[in-house]
Amino acid sequence: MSDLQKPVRTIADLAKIAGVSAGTVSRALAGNSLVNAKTRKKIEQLAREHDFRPNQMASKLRRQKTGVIGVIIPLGHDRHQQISDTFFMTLLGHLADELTEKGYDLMLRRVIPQQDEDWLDRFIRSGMIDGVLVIGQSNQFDRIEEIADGYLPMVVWGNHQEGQRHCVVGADNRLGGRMAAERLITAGAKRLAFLGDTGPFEFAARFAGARDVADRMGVGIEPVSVHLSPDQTGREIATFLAERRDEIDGIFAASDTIAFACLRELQRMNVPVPQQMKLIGFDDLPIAAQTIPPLTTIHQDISAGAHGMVDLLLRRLDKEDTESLVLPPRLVIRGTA
Amino acid sequence: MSDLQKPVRTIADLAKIAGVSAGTVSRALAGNSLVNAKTRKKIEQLAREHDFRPNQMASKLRRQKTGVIGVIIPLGHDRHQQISDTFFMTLLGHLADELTEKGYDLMLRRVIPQQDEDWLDRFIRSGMIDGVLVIGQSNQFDRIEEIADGYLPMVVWGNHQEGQRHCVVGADNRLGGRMAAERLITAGAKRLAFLGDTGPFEFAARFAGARDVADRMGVGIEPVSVHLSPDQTGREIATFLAERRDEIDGIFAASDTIAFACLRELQRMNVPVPQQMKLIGFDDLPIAAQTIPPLTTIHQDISAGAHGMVDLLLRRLDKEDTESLVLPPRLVIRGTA
DNA sequence: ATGAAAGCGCTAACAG
DNA sequence: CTGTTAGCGCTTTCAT
Repeated sequence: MSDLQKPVRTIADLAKIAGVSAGTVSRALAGNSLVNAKTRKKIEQLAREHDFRPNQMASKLRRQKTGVIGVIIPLGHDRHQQISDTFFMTLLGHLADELTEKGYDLMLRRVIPQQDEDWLDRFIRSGMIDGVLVIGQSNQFDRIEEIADGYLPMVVWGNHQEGQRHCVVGADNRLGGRMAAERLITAGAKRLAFLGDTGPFEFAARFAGARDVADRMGVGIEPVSVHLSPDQTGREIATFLAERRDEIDGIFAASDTIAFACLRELQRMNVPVPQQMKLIGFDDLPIAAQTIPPLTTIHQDISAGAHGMVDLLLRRLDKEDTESLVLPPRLVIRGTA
Repeated sequence: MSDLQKPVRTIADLAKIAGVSAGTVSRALAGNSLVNAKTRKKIEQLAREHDFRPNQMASKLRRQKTGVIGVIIPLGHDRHQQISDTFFMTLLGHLADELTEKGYDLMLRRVIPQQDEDWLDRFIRSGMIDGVLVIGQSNQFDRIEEIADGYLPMVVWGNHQEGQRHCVVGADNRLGGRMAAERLITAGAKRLAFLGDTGPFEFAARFAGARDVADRMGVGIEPVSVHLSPDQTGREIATFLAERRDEIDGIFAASDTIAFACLRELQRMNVPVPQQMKLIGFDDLPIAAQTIPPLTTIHQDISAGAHGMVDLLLRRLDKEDTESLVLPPRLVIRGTA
């Protein structure tokens, strides 16, 4: 009942009151089978009574292993939004689930590569994490490639390029881009715009895929740079539409988030969708089914992606040099194209 | 160019090649003004050349300070969804932004209190974090209260109860609940249902607020338990509506996420909204403006909430015993009620 | 089965 | 301004 003894903060404290050595306590608490069952019971009991928690920092330092996986989000092109980007946050949620299940903790870091050249190396070599998941290549493809040469336990969410060296998980963006353009054209569009910054590799691949198809079909398509910060997006799209909406009749938005903003602006301008303007997104966020009209888009399986990333990372922690995982995108036809 | 020397892994290695002591290197790298500018330059230069990164684990252990804030999400009532819950994930995104800005790293942990009584204490006393942010009280109010008595640097997102001891940030849920019911009734509803589990305190308060008003206005309201896992939600709502939709004409959904699912089911059943059924949500997620019809809901300022949580936590790290922060909710009238 | 001892890599108090 | 010294709290040989 009374708790006036000085608190038991270290393994040494506990050892003293248990009448054994620190080594034995450490072994007992680690479930080491070498220690006598009776003394182990006693130590466990004492630990509970005194509400003892071993210091993880010390343990990690000594064992040179942290049980922590770093998750890093590079904000290369768009400084602000993106960590608040629904797609990435949903992916993060699934990653947290998967990692927790495997007994790892997750350390989250947001970085702006422009302000810190060394963002990835610094994190990896901080001694705080056993491996790293990079969410999005942003415009940092080359830096990630460099790191991959000397560091195995890294898996990246992003786009797969022919012959790349880092292990990546992601949808086949180019194929998805083709599907999107095909759909717009099938639905009757003749002059397309791609709404999104083509700096990030994933977006670039989506645009490239769309252009493959547009060129083949003899249809024009042009990229329109759009930023992802919540206030900018709407304004930029509005400006674009105000100036050019008569020149196009089909829009491929680089992500659902952009598509939502675009849809809102189109409604504000009373442009009927899909009659006068076809629109297609990318991601298939849960709410894509609930806009007015519901959004036609390219589906990515986020949950499968998260599962794949963690699976590959764990194998890499076991020194296996795994291949990349490219997931098939899927066209979901709803009401906007 | 050539890099065949053995790598410089520790401060001692660097000290040797710099011809100074480890202590000096440590001070130089920490920017300690006591060290000679010239020797500091030299050490920094050498560190760069040899690509040296100090081991954070060792530093943290020695300094008894980690520079890491723990963010923990208790999944008390609904095991699966919730970390993938849009509201919490958005809050998390903002927290990451705020913490990064203040120079802290963020350690994310998802726990299921039923499986681990000790979830909060274990995290706090792991030695890995300087303070903790709890996202959602779930059904763990009492445990959080206990911890608060002996641990200052903790701030919780959730509901404020009269006389509680832990520092909480969140909307005034009861007031929000009142606003919601008032709106439904003003819009003409006479028999209400509350869609959501009343176990979590935030939801309970929303329901209580709604009941305050319903009782005062002589209108019936009953809670309908709904789980938050993505597949369950839809089915449970469908079942409820199939059996009881004739008995009610106004639905207060405990969160926008539930409201979206509800709206979808209503559409599937061809129940006209808002003519035959009024619907109101809670949160005002960005896409609430984009459903068919756009969702009437109670707005919570997530960004202000995140800012408040971090601000309070930092003050608590400075030993200040801060008050809770209750944010005003705001009714946003759109198309569903 | 347990104890003693030697660090993991870094920082900070204390001298000079 | 810099070197020396003594740990932070834990794990793991190496003995016994």
